[in-house]
Amino acid sequence: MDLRQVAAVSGVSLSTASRALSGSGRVSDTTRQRVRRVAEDLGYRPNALARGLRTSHSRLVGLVVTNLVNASFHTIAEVVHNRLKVAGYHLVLCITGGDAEEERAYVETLRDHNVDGVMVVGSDPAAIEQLRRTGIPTVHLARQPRNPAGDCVLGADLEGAREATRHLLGLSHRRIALVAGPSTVTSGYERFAGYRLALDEAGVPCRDELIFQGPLEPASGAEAVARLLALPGRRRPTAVLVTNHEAAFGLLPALRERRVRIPDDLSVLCYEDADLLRWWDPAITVMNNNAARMGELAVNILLERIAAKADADAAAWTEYRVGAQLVVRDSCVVAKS
Amino acid sequence: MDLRQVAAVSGVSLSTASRALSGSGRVSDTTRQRVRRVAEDLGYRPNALARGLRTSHSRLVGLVVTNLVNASFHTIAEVVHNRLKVAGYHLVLCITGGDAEEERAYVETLRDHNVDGVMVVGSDPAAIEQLRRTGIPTVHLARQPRNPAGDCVLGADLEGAREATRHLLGLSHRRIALVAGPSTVTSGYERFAGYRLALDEAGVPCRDELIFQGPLEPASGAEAVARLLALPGRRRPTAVLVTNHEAAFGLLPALRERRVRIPDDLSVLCYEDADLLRWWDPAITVMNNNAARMGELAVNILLERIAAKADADAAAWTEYRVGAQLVVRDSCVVAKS
DNA sequence: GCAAAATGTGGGAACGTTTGCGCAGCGGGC
DNA sequence: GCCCGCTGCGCAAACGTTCCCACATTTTGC
Repeated sequence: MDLRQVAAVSGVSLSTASRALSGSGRVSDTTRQRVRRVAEDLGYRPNALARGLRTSHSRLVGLVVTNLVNASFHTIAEVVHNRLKVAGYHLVLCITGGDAEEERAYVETLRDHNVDGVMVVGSDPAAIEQLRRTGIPTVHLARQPRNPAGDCVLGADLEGAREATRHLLGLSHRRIALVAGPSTVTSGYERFAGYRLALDEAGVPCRDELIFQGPLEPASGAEAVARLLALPGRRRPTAVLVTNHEAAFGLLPALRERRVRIPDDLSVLCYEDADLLRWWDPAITVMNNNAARMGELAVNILLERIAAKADADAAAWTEYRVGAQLVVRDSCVVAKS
Repeated sequence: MDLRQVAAVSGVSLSTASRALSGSGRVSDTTRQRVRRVAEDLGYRPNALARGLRTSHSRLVGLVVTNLVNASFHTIAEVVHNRLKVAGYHLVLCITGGDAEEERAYVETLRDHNVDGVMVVGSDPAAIEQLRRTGIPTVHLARQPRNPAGDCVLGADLEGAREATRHLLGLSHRRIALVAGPSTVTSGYERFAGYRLALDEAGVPCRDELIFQGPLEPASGAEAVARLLALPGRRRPTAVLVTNHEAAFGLLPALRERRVRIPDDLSVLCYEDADLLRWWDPAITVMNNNAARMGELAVNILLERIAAKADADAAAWTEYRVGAQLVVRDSCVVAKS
C-alpha cells in the first residue's frame, strides 16, 4: 500500500505516480487514470506523516480550550470541528483546565506535531509568545490576550453587558446586582465595564454591595445569593445580571431554595444561553453571546490565514467582535415600587 | 533546531545525539548530559512527524464520537483527553453526527495519520471492519458493535434499566411508561430489555400504549408527553422512565407546560444524569450511567493495548460493563391509589 | 524544416528521525 | 599474554512522501 507499490503495478516511476495522484504537475491523462485506478484497486492511502514531513504541514489544527463542560466551549469545539472537516483538516483537542503551564506545554507539542494552525482560548503570555515565534497561524478565541499572536475573535462583551443592563434599567430597576467573573480575563472585565457604563449613562449609582466577583462556577452563584439576601430589605437588589451561565447554575437553585420568586421578587438576566436557562421555570432572559458564530468566524479566519501562509504578515492582526443578542423570556419584569 | 544541529554543536554524531536524548541505547553519562544541555539551550524539539514516520507511531489517539453536545460524550471526551495527556498522547477528535459515511471516512483518515489507537462510539460495520484490518488498537465505547474490532466498554444498561424500573415498581407503580431510544443501538435495546425484564419479574404486564420509541432528542420527549396524556384517565401512567437525558430535556418542560406535577401526578426517573436534572424543580431521580468512569476505563484499556502492541491478539477482545447507580432525588414517590 | 517551447516521464535528493551494524578501545578472566 | 565481552560511538539505511532537475519526445511558431 506504498506509493511505490502503486507505481510498480502501474508501470510508472514513483514521481509520476505521485503526480498522477496529487494532480499537480504534468501527467498524461491516460497515465493519470491508470495510476488512479491502480491506487483505488490496491486501496492505497497516502501516509499523512510522510507527506507532512516532506511538505511540513500536517492538515491538523489545534484547539486549545480550558474545558469542554462549559456549553460555550463544547459548542465552539463542535462548530470548529465541523468547519475543519469540510476543509480537509483534523482537530487536535487540548484541554488546559485553565492552567497556564498546561497551555504552554500544549502549544509546544502542537508545534512538534507541525499543526497548520492553532485556535486558543487561553491567554498565557508565555504560550502566546511561543506561538508567535513559531509563526504558526493563530487565532485567539473569546479571550483577548495582551500580546496576540494572531487575529482575535471576541464577543462584544462590553456592548452586550451594557445592553443587558439597559434592558433592566428600562424595566425601572435601579438596584441591579452583578455576578461577575474575575477581571483578569478580558471578557470578565468587559462585561463588568459594560454594566458600569450603562449605570453611569442612566445616572444610577454603582454600589459595591451589589457587586459580587468570583470564579465563574456554580458555587459563586450560590454564594452571591447568600450575600445579596443578607442585605437589609431596602438595599436588596430588584434585579441581577449574571455574567456567565455556569454561575447561573448555582444562583438559580439557590434562589429557589430560599423561596425567592423570579421574576416577582427578583428579575434575573444571564449572559450566555444554555439549555438549563431556556427550560428553567420561568424561562430565563439571556444575552446570547453566539458562541457558535464565534467559533465559525474564528475557524474561517484561521483557514484563510493558513491558505495565505506565504504572504502572511504575522504581526498584522485584526480583532473581530461578535455581537450578543438579547433573548427576552420570562425572568425580567418591571420593578415594583 | 534540528537534531543535526544539536549533534553538531555537541560535537557528536547524529545517532549519538538521538540516543542521548531518547535514553535508549548506550551513551556515556558525560555525553548524554552534554547533549541534553545543548538541546535545552538551543530549544530543540523533536519533529513528531519525522519520528512518527520512522517509528510508525504518532502518539495520537483518535476519538470518534457522534456529537459533543450530549453531556455523556463531552464528559467522556474530557476524561479521555486528560488521561491521554498524562500518558503523553494527544487526542484527535472526530465528530460524526451519527453519519455512518462520516464514521468510515474518519477511520480512514485516522489511519492515514498513523494514530496509535482509536476509541469509537459509533457502530458502522464497514468502519469497524476497516479498523480491524488495519490492526490499530481499538476500543468501543458505549455502543456494542456487531463485529467488534477490539475491547468494548459499555454501560450495564440492561441491569441499570432493570434496577430503575424496579425502583418504580417498589414504589407501587404499575403503569410505568417508557421513553426509549431506537432499538438499533445496543444501549437503547438493552435499556428497553431491562425495563421489560423488571416488569416481567414483577408480573406486571408490559403495555404498548405506555411505550414510546423515537430518536433520543428533546422533541421525542415532548411528543411522548403528548401521547401519554392523550390516554384516558385510568390508562395513564403513574410513572415514566426516560432512557436518556436529552429526551428528558423535552419531556420535563412539556410536563410543566401541561401542568402535570412531578412527582404528585407523575413520577419521573431518567437514565443518565445531567445538570438540568439535578437542578430541576423537583430534582430528578436518575440512574447515573457513569460516563466518566466509562471513558476512564476505556482509555486505560486502550493504552494497555497500545503498550502491549507486539503480542496483541487482536481477535481476542473483552467486554467490560460499567454499572449504573441510582441517585434518588425528589421526582419519584409512592403511587397514589 | 528547424529552433524553440511545451509536454510527459524518471532519477534522486530531501524532510528529521530511529536503529541495526560494525569498529575501536579497554578491562578482566584464565 | 591472549581472547572475549562490554562500552561508547559513528555510518548509513530506512520510513513514505514531494518536488526540483534533467532528459526525451512531441508540438508549435516562423
